[in-house]
Amino acid sequence: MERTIQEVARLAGVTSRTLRHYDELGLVRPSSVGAGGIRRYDAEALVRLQRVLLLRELGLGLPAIARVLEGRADDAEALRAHREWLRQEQDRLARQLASVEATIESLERTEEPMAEDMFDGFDHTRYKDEVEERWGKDAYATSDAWWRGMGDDERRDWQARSAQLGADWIAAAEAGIAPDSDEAQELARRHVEWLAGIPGTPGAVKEYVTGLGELYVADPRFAANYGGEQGAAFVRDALRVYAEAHL
Amino acid sequence: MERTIQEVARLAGVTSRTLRHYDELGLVRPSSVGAGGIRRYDAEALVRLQRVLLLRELGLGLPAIARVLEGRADDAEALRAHREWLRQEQDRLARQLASVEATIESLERTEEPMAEDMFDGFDHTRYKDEVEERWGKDAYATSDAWWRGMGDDERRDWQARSAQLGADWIAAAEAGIAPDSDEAQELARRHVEWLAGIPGTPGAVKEYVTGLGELYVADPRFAANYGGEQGAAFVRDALRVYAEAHL
DNA sequence: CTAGACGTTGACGCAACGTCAACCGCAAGC
DNA sequence: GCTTGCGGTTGACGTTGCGTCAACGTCTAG
Repeated sequence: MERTIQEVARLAGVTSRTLRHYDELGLVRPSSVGAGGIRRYDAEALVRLQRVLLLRELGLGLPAIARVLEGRADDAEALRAHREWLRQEQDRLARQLASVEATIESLERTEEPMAEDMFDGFDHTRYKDEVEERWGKDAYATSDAWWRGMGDDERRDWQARSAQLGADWIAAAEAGIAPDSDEAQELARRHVEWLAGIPGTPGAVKEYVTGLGELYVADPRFAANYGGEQGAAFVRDALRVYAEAHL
Repeated sequence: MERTIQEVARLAGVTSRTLRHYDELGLVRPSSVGAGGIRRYDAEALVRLQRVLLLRELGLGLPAIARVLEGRADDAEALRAHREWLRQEQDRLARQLASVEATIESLERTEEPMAEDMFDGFDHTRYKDEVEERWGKDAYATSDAWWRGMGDDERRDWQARSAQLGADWIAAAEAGIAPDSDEAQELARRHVEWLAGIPGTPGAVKEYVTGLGELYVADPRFAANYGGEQGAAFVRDALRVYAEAHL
């Protein structure tokens, strides 16, 4: 009562290629092999295949399945571990989806008031006078030229990225995490990276970064970008820790 | 004002390997290349890198990012498509998680009453007399020996799979889908596969499968397994359609 | 005897890099 | 002048689970 590889494939709803793959991995071996290497499967092999497919449908990896089949792992245990996996993946996806939606909205929102809000989210280029006073006329001119040289898409992406950075800062501040926590420091790193992408800025220079942090707190126009004075203070603290450690 | 590959990597929070990879793909090329192929990146390249990282954080694939950067695709459009992706993935994960949890519960529940419920979910081997009468003494003996020859783990997996098949049938019947729909036919395929894994059964034989369907409806003991008479009727209809088409 | 259906064993491809391996260039210390 | 060490380079393989050729054997029906 043995079946050919095609019969088994049809029954199990997989391709013969998959069965050969499982044979190769030792997951499901044919009960016997005939002339020319022809594989034949009996009912026992089918049951083994069903165990594999059950676990595979649940999302377990083939190595994990192999461990269960070899008796080197408990199936309930493997599934509990896998459940954790799934939950974390679910969280990750939820966060990513929220980010994507925020970004789409941000992209669509900034389409119209392009002229007015051109410098929105720019920090130091947003206010020409302040910039010139603090970093020199040259810096402002460089940044401005760079900005004007951008295409529309680039500009929109840049704004989306800036908006997202601000949103992430606010979220982190509201979550009540510490400015020296890994999460906040990762945000600081992104902030510095973001600054470094603006020509005319000193970039990743310790004094510039820490000074900017103070500016955020002192000036409500900047602070608004980072969730008010509270949020701006959080940004300042995180940036200071980061600058001390890495710049 | 150009930076080395390591500086850029540190600023952007990626490895230099990633930057070389992006160069190779044409995603982010260095602004200039010095002696010995040394890559140097200017602010413009950094901005381009930031666009890539923004989209990558949102989960877009590198080819999709490339299309956006080349202006061959709209970024908002790409993100909307990606949002659909994410939603479907979320659904898939939710379903898988529910399945895993049901299976874990099933595995844990059947641990104790192993002796009594040994034949639970077995359909035709559950009731010795009926089986012998319908399919002959030989069939019962074969199935019984096969079952007794199983290890505990295999038995539990088998039961979990059986229970899940029943649960999926009930869910499908309650969802109100048609017996000849793709979804129901896939269940029928699984059912036949499941039957084929039991030695002593005729297996994937048209008359056996359709006859079994009638039995499910006629006998409340079986019907209970498939959500009562209503559910059993659904199973019967789906099995009949499948048998006609494929057996 | 041959065509055709089905079987076999490699081997490449995919996504996004991580991780060697083997080599080169440059600066500092002996 | 030579070694050591850091940082740069270009391949090339490994990862997950098969899909998809390619090239070739085997079995059966006409």
